[in-house]
Amino acid sequence: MPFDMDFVEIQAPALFMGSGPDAGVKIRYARGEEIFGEGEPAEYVYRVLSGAVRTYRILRDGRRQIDEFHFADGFFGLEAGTEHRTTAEAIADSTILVARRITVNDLAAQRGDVARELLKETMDGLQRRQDHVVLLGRKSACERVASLLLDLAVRSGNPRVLDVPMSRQDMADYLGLTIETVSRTLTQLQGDGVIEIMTARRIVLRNRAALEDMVE
Amino acid sequence: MPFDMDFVEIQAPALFMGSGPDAGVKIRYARGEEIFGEGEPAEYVYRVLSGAVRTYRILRDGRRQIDEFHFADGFFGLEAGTEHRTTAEAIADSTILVARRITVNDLAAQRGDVARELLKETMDGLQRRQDHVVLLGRKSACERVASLLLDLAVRSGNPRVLDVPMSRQDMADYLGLTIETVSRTLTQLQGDGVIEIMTARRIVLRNRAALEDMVE
DNA sequence: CGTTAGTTTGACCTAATTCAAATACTGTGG
DNA sequence: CCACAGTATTTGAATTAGGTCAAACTAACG
Repeated sequence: MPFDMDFVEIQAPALFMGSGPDAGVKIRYARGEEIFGEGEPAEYVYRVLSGAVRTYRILRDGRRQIDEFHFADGFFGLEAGTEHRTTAEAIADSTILVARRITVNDLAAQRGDVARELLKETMDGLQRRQDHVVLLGRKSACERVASLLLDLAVRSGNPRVLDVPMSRQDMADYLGLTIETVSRTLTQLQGDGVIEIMTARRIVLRNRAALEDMVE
Repeated sequence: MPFDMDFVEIQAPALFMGSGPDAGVKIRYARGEEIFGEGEPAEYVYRVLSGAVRTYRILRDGRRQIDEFHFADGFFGLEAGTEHRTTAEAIADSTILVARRITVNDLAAQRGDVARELLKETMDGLQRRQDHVVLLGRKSACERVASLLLDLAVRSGNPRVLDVPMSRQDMADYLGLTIETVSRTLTQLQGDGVIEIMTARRIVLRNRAALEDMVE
């Protein structure tokens, strides 16, 4: 389905993992659209060009845990095994660079710089999961929400006015909380003058230092 | 301190990341001994030969989150940046193979198989953190404890009688729980006939199927 | 065989969840 | 441009899983 040619725009001008010869295809996904599903063969690897993506796992009874949010330049879908272990969906309309896994593998085998970039990318992902583990294992609801807000800020160039691309449910499922707790926590942070909720998807960081004091 | 020569036993006969020329030194650490600390320069990478290691982070107020337990063959201490982001301590008396990070880097640059093994190892680590994230974000205390027991079983060749190398506090700090909750949960699992606690460090898995039903 | 650290158990408490309802947004078609 | 429908978010009240504090028990080690 991702390779329905209606969606293909142009051959990517850049090497998937860096600069060099072509090695990917741009595909557009609409808000909510699935990019790959858990259990599917992991034939392709992906990089966000624009938009936002969530990768998540679902437990038998429907509990969802979002593994990661991916924004511009974010790399996802590379697996150790042959199957995807998460489902990936576009959070907003997105353009994604898609490359055959084999192509990337071959390229890495031939070129040291590609292999190194692949390792770097994977290690960065590992680090982010380590931070996520600390957040989920040992932080309070307030600390979790503050961490996410700061992370979103950092990853979008530290604007004072934050564009929140995901829903409260997405935030909750990333933070290991319920939607109600996320909402209440944001309301409370606003009450404390730390943030200002313009709309649900637009939040002003009024007191960044206070947020930073909360995250650890 | 890790390179106090009193501790050095022999030159490792095997390549750090696989088979090949020498690239490591065996070092013994006593139970509780620190291998490296958070914030220290990450000059070396490590592989468990025997024993067990915990890597963890501490928040300002002392909350501890164990990132990972490392058993025989387990690889740890490789960082994306220049500093260790966790502290590593021996859980039991352990023998650790230690190699200069630069050596491993150089080796990976020269040899595709080493680069590939390094990537594989890192991707496996990433996968384990993803599982950990799901556990911490969305599983109940009982499911968490069951998951850990099964993980320990799998990682030690699926014996029916499990040797638990870590303390209840270690379990709690890995599972995002308190020591009391871990203890109560184990007692309850025993009451349900799923496990039998011989001693705190020796647990019989009486009904593996029941445990497996709990983990997801 | 006593000391001490680690573990278990008990009673109570609280942060976060659940269930329920009100409110506010967003996009669509008239 | 406005009204409406449907969805997302916020708020409220009651509940609970897991935490906290405290004490009893157990086992490992010198």
